[in-house]
Amino acid sequence: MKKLVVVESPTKARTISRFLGSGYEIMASMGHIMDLPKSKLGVDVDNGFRPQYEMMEDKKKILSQLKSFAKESPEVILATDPDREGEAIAAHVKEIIVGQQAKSNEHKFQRIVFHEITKEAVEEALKNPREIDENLVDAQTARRVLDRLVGYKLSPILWSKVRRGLSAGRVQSVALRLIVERERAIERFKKERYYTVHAVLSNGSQAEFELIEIDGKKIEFQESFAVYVGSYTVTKTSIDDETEAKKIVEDLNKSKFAVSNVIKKQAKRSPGPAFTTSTLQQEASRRFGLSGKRTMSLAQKLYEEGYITYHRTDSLFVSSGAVSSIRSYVQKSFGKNYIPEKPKFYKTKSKLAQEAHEAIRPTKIEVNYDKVAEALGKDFARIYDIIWKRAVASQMADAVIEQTSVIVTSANNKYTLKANGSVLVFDGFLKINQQALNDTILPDFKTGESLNPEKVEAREHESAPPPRYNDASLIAMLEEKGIGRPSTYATIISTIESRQYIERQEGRFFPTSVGIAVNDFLVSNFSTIDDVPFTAEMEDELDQIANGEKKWAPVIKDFYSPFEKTLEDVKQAARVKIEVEKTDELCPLDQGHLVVRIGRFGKFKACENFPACKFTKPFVEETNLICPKDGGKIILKKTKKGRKFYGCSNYPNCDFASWTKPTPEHVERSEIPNGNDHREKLEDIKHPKESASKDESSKTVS
DNA sequence: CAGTGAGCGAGCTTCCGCTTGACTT
Repeated sequence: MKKLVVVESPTKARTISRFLGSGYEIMASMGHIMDLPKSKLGVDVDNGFRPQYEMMEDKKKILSQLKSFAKESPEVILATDPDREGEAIAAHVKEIIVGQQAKSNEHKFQRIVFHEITKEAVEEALKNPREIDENLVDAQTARRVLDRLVGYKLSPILWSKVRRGLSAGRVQSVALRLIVERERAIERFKKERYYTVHAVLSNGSQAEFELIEIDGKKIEFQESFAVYVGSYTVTKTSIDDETEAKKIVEDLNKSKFAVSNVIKKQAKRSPGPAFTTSTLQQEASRRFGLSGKRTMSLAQKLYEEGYITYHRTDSLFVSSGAVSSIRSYVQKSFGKNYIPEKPKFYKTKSKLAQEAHEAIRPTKIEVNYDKVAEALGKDFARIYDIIWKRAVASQMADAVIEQTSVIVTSANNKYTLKANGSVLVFDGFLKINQQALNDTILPDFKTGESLNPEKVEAREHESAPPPRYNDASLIAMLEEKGIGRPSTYATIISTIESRQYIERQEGRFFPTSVGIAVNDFLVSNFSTIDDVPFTAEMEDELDQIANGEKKWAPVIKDFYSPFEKTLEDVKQAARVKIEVEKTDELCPLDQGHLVVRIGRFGKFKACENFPACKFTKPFVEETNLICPKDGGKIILKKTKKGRKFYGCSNYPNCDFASWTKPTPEHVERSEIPNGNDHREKLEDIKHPKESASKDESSKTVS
């Protein structure tokens, strides 16, 4: 007669069973168990939006096991995650079990919640059971119904106005909009040329200085302009003319200089918190070029094998037990100086975070890269390694940097130049980051000392447009704006990719002609839904439902009435045209030009005279690589399941195939630099406040 | 390994969020 405990994940079930002993049977629901029907709306719009929940097909087996066990159990303890979705799962589990039993049995249900999976936390939770929070369940119902209404009402309009099989939704359509709007911002952007001036000055010892002021006026300035979400800042200098730049170089070459000021100050650098799903995906994308999907599947395995805590989380919290084991590890390995006096606590900025789990951290701090590499291989080990380093660093001391600025002025007082140096005084958390900061050491210049020019040059730059999104920056933006959840970031991108709305090139997202057509249609007709603030407003209302301040059905009604009206109006609208790209190739049947169209299976070439001429041929994506086996051309191909791989154009005569891009030795032309420089950079996850500084590629004007 | 687009109008596509499997040229 064991008590039944229901959790969501089987790994959690296994862990908890170790804590609770033989009086309990722990079972996993494997996530949601009830949902709206797939093949119809499933919401009774005319009767208070009653949802028609049914058991999920793939959960029936689990549910029958749950039911039969519950029948024998004296008590059912609902220990699903402590958030909106978890509360709904608990309610659904109860509903299904009660369904077959006498109502008098209701009293045997208890709801417990815990925020960390430790023996103490679970035991404490068991001492404080409560009832199911119906308001919280209602908030989940509202969320589910709203998403269903938006998705299942908008998508069919796209089928009739654009093409079959397309989709729209509260989350995916905003993600698409971000990408399309970014492309438009890039199109609008006017590149501007500007110059910086650099001088190597010397009095025996030398350093490179940069011109910062002319006649007491700063030459560097910033220009901001609004983009779809937030603003974009470009840093330029006031020197925008080559003749002017040359004149300055000439002046400086002839001038003498004196040190007018030496400024020293100490700066601290603090570690970032342990990873959340979002920051892990961002870092893996930046460092290794991995997609969110790939990162999550590697993390899933690490989690199942017990190496890391749960990987779908928005929490920065680390259990006190883990904090103290990190601290003693740091003390043992690096010494007392490397642990801060008090443990560091990190708070989530976003109000939208639901904090049902811990941050992502290693479960055993002694387990290192090598151990994981040995057990699971290098792909897993490098993900584990960044998780380990972030978690350990998060509890280490700040780094201390001494920064030195030397200011010099030309003899005629017209020009002011500056050199910056920095020396790492104490490495702190940077100790475990192998890409530590490089010291820039300046000679010991003294105020009043005079210096002579050795080499003066102007460097030409071009202001850079905002970058296209990649996995990292899109996920960062979605998370910041509360669009989507940790369990869905990777699938959001997969969805808009598989609908052919966007295309990946060198890891960056480009909207396709279909994506642009769908986006513009949605924006012009449903801009209130298809916009970033919609989700934030929805979350506010869901909070009010959860607090009991509002009832869920009227909230949905307030949204649905105007939405329904718009839907009716839009049905009158004309079909949407998709732009086609004309090629130079001619149709073998009627000599018409071939155009590139996007169909359900991606791009294909078709005669421009369709429907009169029905000629089509596949679109082959070529690369500039050559096959290492037989020297043929490498082309991008797709598997049955749609996954891309690199293959030889001489297939089947040559069987070369690779999931990853063949190595640079086989590259015919040199690689496009764009988009690769972000990968191996050190440093912490930044928020998506875009800012472009001077272009890194620069050439010299003498 | 075919097939994709338009309309014809059979029957079908589609959402978000929670969780793991099964499977790969």
